[in-house]
Amino acid sequence: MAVSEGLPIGALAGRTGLAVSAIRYYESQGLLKPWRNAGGQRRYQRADIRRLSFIMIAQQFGLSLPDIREVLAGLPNNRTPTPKDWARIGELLRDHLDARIDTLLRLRDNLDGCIGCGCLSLPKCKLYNPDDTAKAKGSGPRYLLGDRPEV
Amino acid sequence: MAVSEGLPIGALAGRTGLAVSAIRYYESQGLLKPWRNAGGQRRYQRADIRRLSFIMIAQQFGLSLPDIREVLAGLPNNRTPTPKDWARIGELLRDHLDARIDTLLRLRDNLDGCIGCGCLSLPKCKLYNPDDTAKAKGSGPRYLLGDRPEV
DNA sequence: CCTTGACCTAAAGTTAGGTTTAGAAATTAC
DNA sequence: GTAATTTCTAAACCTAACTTTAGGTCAAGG
Repeated sequence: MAVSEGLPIGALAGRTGLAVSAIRYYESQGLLKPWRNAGGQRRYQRADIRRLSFIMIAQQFGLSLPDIREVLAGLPNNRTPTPKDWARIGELLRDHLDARIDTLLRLRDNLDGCIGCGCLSLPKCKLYNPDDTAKAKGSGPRYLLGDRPEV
Repeated sequence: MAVSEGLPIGALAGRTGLAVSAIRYYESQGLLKPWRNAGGQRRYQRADIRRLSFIMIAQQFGLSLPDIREVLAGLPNNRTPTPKDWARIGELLRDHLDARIDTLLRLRDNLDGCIGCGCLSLPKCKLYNPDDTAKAKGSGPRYLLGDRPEV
């Protein structure tokens, strides 16, 4: 009775609430690397439960799977991650989250500045170009001026 | 020279920065209702520029097209919307935004509580069940306890 | 009038993040 | 030792929000 024969995929699914298909999908995206037993079935370490949990949390924070893969790359691959390792990448997550909150707060400020006037007009309203979306590619200025209700 | 023969779709695209195909798609989703000229081509009111602008902003706030359709339903359909009309639905947008910010702030608080311990463990970590995702469907408690690094 | 560019429709393709299906092989339970 | 459960792979399917393609029509300029 080896201390760790590893967990089969269904056990991870049960522990995390994820679908088996989702866990296999994450593996296909490089987020997880189980080994195979003699019969070719996937076997996981107990630490992979935590890894999956992290993935679920990070997704709630709006990270894409490639984003998450990068963050997880910050974990050691030669040993089982310690709580300290997890705490470290938890802070990476926090940075992402802070950035998203800042963006939304700025958006809200701009919206507040606009609600009063109802303008939604291009030159005045900052909401249009939060990331300089309209690139004004040489075709001259695009105004919403003149787009006024005729009533 | 009728005061309004309406704008062709390309003019809207130019004014808003949207692709022509996107504008047609929005129509298919019920967000816009242009009329047709004699030749069967779409013609738009100038107010539709503002409508499209609103759609773009609302999308940045994370609203889905069906969400936006509902919000736009708050505009009068018998007359061109006034700035006041727009301001009113701008506030609806703000409610959505506030809710999203609150969610993220709560998430961040929970994360802060977790960073120190690096636990990410199910019974302790609130991050798991922000919406009671894990429904614990009768199959007994799912613990992450015991999922400790062995190093 | 004729050409060019803008426009039309319908259908298929795209990306992200998965789920479903089908048929076969491995594992577990009795 | 057999039956039931789990797992395997590959490929197709799903939603959202569009874009691209194909094949044709409309409109504007010279």
